[in-house]
Amino acid sequence: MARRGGYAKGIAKREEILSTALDVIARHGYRGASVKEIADAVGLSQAGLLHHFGSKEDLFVEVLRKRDEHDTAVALTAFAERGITGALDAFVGVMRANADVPGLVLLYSALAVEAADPDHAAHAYFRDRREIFRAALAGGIRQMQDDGALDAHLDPDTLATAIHALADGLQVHMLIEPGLDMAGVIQHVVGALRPEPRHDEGGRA
Amino acid sequence: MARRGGYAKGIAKREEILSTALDVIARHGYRGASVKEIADAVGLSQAGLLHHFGSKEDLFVEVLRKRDEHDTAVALTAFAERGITGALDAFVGVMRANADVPGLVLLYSALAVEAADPDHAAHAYFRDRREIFRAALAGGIRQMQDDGALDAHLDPDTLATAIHALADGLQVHMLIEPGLDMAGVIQHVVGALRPEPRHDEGGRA
DNA sequence: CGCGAATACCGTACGCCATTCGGTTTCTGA
DNA sequence: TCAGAAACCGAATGGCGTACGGTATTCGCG
Repeated sequence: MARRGGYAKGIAKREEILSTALDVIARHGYRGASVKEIADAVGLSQAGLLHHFGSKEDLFVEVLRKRDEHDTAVALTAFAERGITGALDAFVGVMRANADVPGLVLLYSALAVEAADPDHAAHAYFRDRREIFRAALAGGIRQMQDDGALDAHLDPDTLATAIHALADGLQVHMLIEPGLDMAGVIQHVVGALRPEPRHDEGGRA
Repeated sequence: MARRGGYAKGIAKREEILSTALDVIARHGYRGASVKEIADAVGLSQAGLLHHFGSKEDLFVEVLRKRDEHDTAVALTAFAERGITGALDAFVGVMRANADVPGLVLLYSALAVEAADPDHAAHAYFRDRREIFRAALAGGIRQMQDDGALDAHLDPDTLATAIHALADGLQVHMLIEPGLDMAGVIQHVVGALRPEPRHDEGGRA
């Protein structure tokens, strides 16, 4: 487990480790991002690194958790300022932004799969996150249906599940086809689910 | 590389290894499916196992490749017998069937992510497969649009990309939520993309 | 200011992993 | 039937994540 409390030096080092880990993943791939490699990059021994985060898994989960905090803050602000449509735009915008952070998509996808193991540190993270995200998404869908911005025949829960899965699936595919315009694909599909007058927004693979 | 040629004994052993590997993954998880574990399960030493498949990665890719052969055969037969709608049904049916093979979804998802590394044995497999699958899917979509079974405003390539990503994303999510009805979700979404008279098929998460 | 407990960090060692190598046994078609 | 190919093994190698015991540094509190 990550050590609690912390001197100024430790807190700073922890931050440095979190961002350096992403760099190392981006440069060496997920397989090449060993504890030794990350430790070298921040100028620590392996044991020194593991002092800050109890395990490699914990470190990686922490990277995602921190990114989540930032992302949800962005989405909530957009919702407060521009309502549900703003939140949807923010969601797509966040995806677009995260896609440009090298290593992040790779880390997210890798952990999402490893988290299948109930003993994995990321298991609880993904389970909880999935539930929260889907509930929020389903709520937004319902609201858009009330506003007439989305086909009323659709089941909000099923559609929320689908959109979340679509987003995660696109990230996996992006690993093999880096040019993939994830946000564009999502916009195209969501745009197709409007009730009558189809907007026809772009987005090619 | 997998040894070529082969005596009867070797061919039989190879088949046994392929199916046993899935069992071990199902029982011990992807992490627990070490070469030693699989070798023990088939009654071989680690070196003995690696004699049949040059590496662990090669072995796993072979499992997927074999499953693909079966699946595409099913889809092609359905297409020949019942046209494009039959092929779509077959696709959903194959997903449903594979979801019931313990270990298969796990192996597929894990390799899909590992394949991000260009040096990984599965990289070429997923790259090629992705291209073939999307082209076939886009062709089917175009045909369904001509038949009036699908909204004509949709871009076939983008939609094909989306459906493929949706299918893969659902598999990842299924690892954490085993009860997830992947096929149902896909049917619901595709059903929603019909032109005018919405069918409203079920499918809850 | 200075003391001592908490924190930061390191060297070493352990067990597991995939893979390699050189060797022995078993198979089979010519 | 017999040579060469294939099947298989034991042991060794290098890399991995991590546990442990120890030392050096930090900094709130008296």
